Amino acid sequence: MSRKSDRTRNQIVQAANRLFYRSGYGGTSFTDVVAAAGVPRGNIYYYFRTKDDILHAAIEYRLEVIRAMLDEWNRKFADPADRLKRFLQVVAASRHAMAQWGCPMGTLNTELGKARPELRADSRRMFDLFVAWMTEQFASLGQAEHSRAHALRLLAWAQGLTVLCHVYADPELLARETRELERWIDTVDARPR
Amino acid sequence: MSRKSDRTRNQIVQAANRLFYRSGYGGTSFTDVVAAAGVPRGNIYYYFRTKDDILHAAIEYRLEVIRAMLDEWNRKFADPADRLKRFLQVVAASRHAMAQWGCPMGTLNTELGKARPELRADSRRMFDLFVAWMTEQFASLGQAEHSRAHALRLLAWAQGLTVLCHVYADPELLARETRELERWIDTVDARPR
DNA sequence: GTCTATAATACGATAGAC
DNA sequence: GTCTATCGTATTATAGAC
Repeated sequence: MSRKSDRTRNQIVQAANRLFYRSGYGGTSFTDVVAAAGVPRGNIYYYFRTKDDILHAAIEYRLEVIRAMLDEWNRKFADPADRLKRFLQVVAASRHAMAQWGCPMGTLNTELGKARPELRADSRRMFDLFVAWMTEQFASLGQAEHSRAHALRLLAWAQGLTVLCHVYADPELLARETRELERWIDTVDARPR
Repeated sequence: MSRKSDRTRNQIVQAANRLFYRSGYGGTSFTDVVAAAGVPRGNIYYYFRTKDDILHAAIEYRLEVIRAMLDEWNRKFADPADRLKRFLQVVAASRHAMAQWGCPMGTLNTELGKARPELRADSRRMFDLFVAWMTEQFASLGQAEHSRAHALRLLAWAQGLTVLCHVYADPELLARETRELERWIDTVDARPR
């Protein structure tokens, strides 16, 4: 595959990913994707055989972004409590997008769960990355036994806040409540001082 | 409007409501609705001029169901803490549906937020009912100042748990974590003993 | 009020010229 | 690899007979 091929393909995937987030998978047509990517109408079939293939590629792209982000946090912060707080701060930083379109992971899973149940396993992998990473951090906080339960709880809290932030189109709700969750991280910290 | 008219209309609304929940608004066609309601194909336009009109009627129907439910809890339980726990128990009781299709309110709002932003205000009214009712209960618990914040927090928690319950198709996650939330209700109870 | 036939449109996907 | 023309299908919605 040539270099130009690669670039065109990436343009399609990133345009599709952005549109899937803002308009939903079902709400995004091929016409929308090619218009946003700046490639000719029928040409998209050279790169992807079906619309589902584009969705799969978009999810793979998201997974790469998430992995890179978690790696960066691991490198940047030695303290697991700081790492978890970083997660909350990044959620809060994207509050305006959340208020308008909801959480990229949560809303995709919600849509696929109804429209295309067989594709849900694919979108679930994004959650798996966060659950695994958070479980490690809580284990390091001395919560070995409940590390996974704490991970699911933190992720559920964040998801619920984005849902209400979306429902009420209120970005500040997310900023306010994630600060509350940062305090919760400290109360869970069971390391000897 | 005749009695038969009324009954046919109700059949359409209830069939549509059920399908909108399970397949989504965009994933439900007129053909699906008339087949489920048992009314003839073109006849549906006698009752509803557009698909959006059916959605509106379905939301009105849900609002009635929610109002009746909250009224029943108010009548049945004198203690506001018992009322809030009842809410959590009902959420847990519907865990199998939640694991398969998510929360009826949250998933509808998520879909409309992307596909039909102008209709979101209509679906938000379901959340308004719960927020108002929970705010009253927390106020009665002696949390006058933070009653609304507590209401939003409890609703967000419940929403987040249903999202993860849906993502992992795990009904028991919801049962386990709502029990945890019942304990939280007690810690928030600030009434003099 | 009931029901059928069909219009009008948008969609995903294909064929094939260049 | 690029691009156009178009097929087949599904959709919402309408016209009009009964």
